[in-house]
Amino acid sequence: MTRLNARAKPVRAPVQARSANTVEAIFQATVQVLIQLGIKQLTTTKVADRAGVSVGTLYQYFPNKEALLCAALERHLNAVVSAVEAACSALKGQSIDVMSETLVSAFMQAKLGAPDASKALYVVAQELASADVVALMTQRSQLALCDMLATASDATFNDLRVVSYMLSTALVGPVQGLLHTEVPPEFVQQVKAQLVGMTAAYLKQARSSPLTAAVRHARAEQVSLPN
Amino acid sequence: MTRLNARAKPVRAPVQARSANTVEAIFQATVQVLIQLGIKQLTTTKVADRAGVSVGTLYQYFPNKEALLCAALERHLNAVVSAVEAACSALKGQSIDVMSETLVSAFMQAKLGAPDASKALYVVAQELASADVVALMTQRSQLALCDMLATASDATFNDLRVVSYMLSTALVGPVQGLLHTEVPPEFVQQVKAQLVGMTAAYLKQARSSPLTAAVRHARAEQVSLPN
Amino acid sequence: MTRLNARAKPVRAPVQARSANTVEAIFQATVQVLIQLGIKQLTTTKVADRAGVSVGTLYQYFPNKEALLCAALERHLNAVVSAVEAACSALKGQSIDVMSETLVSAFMQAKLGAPDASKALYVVAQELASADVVALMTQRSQLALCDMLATASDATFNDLRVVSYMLSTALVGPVQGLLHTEVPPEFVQQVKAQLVGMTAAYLKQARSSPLTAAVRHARAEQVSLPN
Amino acid sequence: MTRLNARAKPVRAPVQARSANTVEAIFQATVQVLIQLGIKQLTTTKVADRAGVSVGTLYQYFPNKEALLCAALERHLNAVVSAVEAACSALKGQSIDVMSETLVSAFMQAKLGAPDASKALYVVAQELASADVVALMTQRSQLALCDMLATASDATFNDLRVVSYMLSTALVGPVQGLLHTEVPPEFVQQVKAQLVGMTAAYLKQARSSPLTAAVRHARAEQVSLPN
DNA sequence: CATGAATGAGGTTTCATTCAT
DNA sequence: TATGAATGAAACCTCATTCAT
Repeated sequence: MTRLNARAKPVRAPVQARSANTVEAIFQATVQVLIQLGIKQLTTTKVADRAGVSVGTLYQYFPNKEALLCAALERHLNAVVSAVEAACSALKGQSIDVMSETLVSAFMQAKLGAPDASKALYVVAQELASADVVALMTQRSQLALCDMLATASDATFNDLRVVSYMLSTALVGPVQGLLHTEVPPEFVQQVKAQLVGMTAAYLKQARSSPLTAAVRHARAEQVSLPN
Repeated sequence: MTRLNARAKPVRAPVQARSANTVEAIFQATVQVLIQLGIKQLTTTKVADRAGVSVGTLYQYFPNKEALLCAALERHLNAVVSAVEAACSALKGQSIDVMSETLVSAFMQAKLGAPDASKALYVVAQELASADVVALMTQRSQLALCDMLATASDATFNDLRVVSYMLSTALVGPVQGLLHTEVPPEFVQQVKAQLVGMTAAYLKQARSSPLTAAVRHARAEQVSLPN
Repeated sequence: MTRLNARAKPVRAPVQARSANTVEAIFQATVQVLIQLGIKQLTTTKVADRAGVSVGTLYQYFPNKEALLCAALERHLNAVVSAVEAACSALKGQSIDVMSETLVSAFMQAKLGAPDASKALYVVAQELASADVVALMTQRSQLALCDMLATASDATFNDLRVVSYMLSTALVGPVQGLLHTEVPPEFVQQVKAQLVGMTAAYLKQARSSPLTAAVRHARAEQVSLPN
Repeated sequence: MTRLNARAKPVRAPVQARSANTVEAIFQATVQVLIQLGIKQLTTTKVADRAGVSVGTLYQYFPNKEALLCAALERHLNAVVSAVEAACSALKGQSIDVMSETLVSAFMQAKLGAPDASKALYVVAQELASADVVALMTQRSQLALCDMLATASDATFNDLRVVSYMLSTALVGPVQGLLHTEVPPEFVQQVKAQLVGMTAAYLKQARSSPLTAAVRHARAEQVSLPN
């Protein structure tokens, strides 16, 4: 919610070798503190301590707390988005069903691979919602989805923008929801199956030329709508 | 992210009429400050000022800042959830298509009716994610969905819990996404249509006795897949 | 040297009675700390401590350190400038000699009355040189001098602006110099005498038509000096 | 205002040619940073950056920040004082009028030649007021003035110390004042003329035996004033 | 009940200085 | 000698909360 978009990646370029280590340690410490204490109790001092460096060092690489969080978020989002991009790229030319299955798998694996981090950084994403990072990542995801969907072997879409928007936003909720309460593993599997089903079902009904399908559907409507 | 769940509704019961006004003013002020400044810059003093009362007065109705935010969030969520509950209640016995259409309508109207408040309070919800309020509201929504889906005229579901979980979580993302960037009204309409379609498509493929449906579906697949 | 001109008098208006006391205490503490430790070692905490209040209280009346110093400086300068204004006002219609004598007296008394404060705040004035306070005070002094000089009984001046500029700036150095090194009282008296002499001599040679004026002056001297 | 007088010239003697360049670069960088950012924002790192060296190098030539500023100030003051000394030396045996004219010229030229530096370093001088540098420079100026005044062709002075003190302190204000506000060139010329006039007038009235001298002078005035 | 002045712990950030490379 | 990463004390400032009026 911060108004001024954090000047994104102000990570002072590490000239010497040890710098890289330091930056890496700070990143990990940030996520750890975020997980253990939450964003409200995260302080730059705590992060520095956890990273085994002094506050001063932290500030040599990140101009301020917001930039630190922004960079940490970016790193995390980048991992998730990259996974999505990779999946999309590999899925070109496949059918809707294959796409749905693989995409959901990749997405869930990426998010649930480090569930604590995902959970903790989601809050950061909300606070930095107006920041460029989030917008950019969202764009990248939707672009990848567009590119993939355009090549679907069994469908063409009128407005890819809307469809990719739907997909990228609708998948988040169900997966994110799994992070907030202790759920049994089988519930996770059920959700995954439902997500694949939902994705496939949505994409099929969103195809542009649902020719015969549309006709049958229309008839079905006439029958079912007597109210 | 704060660990200690704010003892939920510590709002001293407004015994007098004047008190009711004061509390109301404080609630509105909270949302306004949240919208204008964001959660990071929201202070109890600013809220009190905006509400036209002194900090002391604010603390007479809310034991601490977290309780204030919690109550404000609860109020907002309650409106949305109530709209969903009402819709669900009215939709009992209807078909999947009607349910989808009306449910999405009700949900979007509730969320987009006060977009700024929705956006601002969403961040609060994240920060208080572990708090009871959010969990309770989620439960209420899913319960209402369960009750409604159980009466669908054209479907029965094996695991209503999973389906209602899917619905309640999947709808949020696409609608929330509309709040973060300036989007043209027609995009909102497109998203709504897609959301209706997605909901209906999902529910249809999720019904337990895909008897006739499954058959028709299978045929459709055979026809549509060769391309 | 600070670029952004301190938003001068942001002293939150004291609504209650005790506020006035608090502000007064803070002002005095500021000067005391300034005298004892100098500007480099002056911290808001030290000032608050010395004033017997908490830092928070200090910041309720002054938005930041610069504003505090600015206000303290203004207060001091105002005393000096007011003394000059009063003297100028009382001296209207007098001769150059009388003006010189009285003006220098008033100025020195004002500055040397609280020598430590004068010395300490002079440094502040330098650091805030670009701020409005200093400029305004300078203007007030020169304006008062202009008004006075315009009424001199034994002189008229072509460019009052330049003359008043000269006077107001030239007097400062010799008096300020007395503050920096331990000087014997008789040296102070000598400087005062010299300053009176210099002022009178300067004004006489600066008058526009020293011809007839000089004659009248000479006569006037003979008459007025017997005392 | 710092109590501990910076151990004056701790500038490691630049034994090699390279060193001399480095020190020179650091000096210039100091003044530049001072001009652009002011003393409050001057940091050793910024100075080093500007000088094109590392902080470590800076600290090899100056034991600490104060010594750096002290040395920079000394350098600047030395230029001004040297100009005054040279002028005084060359003016021996001259008349008051010639002395006034030339002295003021030399002083103004020295100060206004690099107005930004003069302005910026003046603040430094204030902060280091108690340091030896400033005192020494002041002494040198006054000594030079004493030596010169003692040889005036048309005057003798009772207390040269007081007179030279007056001159050296009174000239600063009017010239310094020109640095703080944007003034038109003609105002500078006016001030210069007034300063010459003031100096001459002061010195004349400060002569010990103004008896015969005054008479001669009066005559000269009558002759020279017809314009 | 309302007020708002006071509190002070604690968070963010800076920067002079050091020292291993 | 030069470098620049690292240090950490200390400064500035905020704000949730209390309590005398």
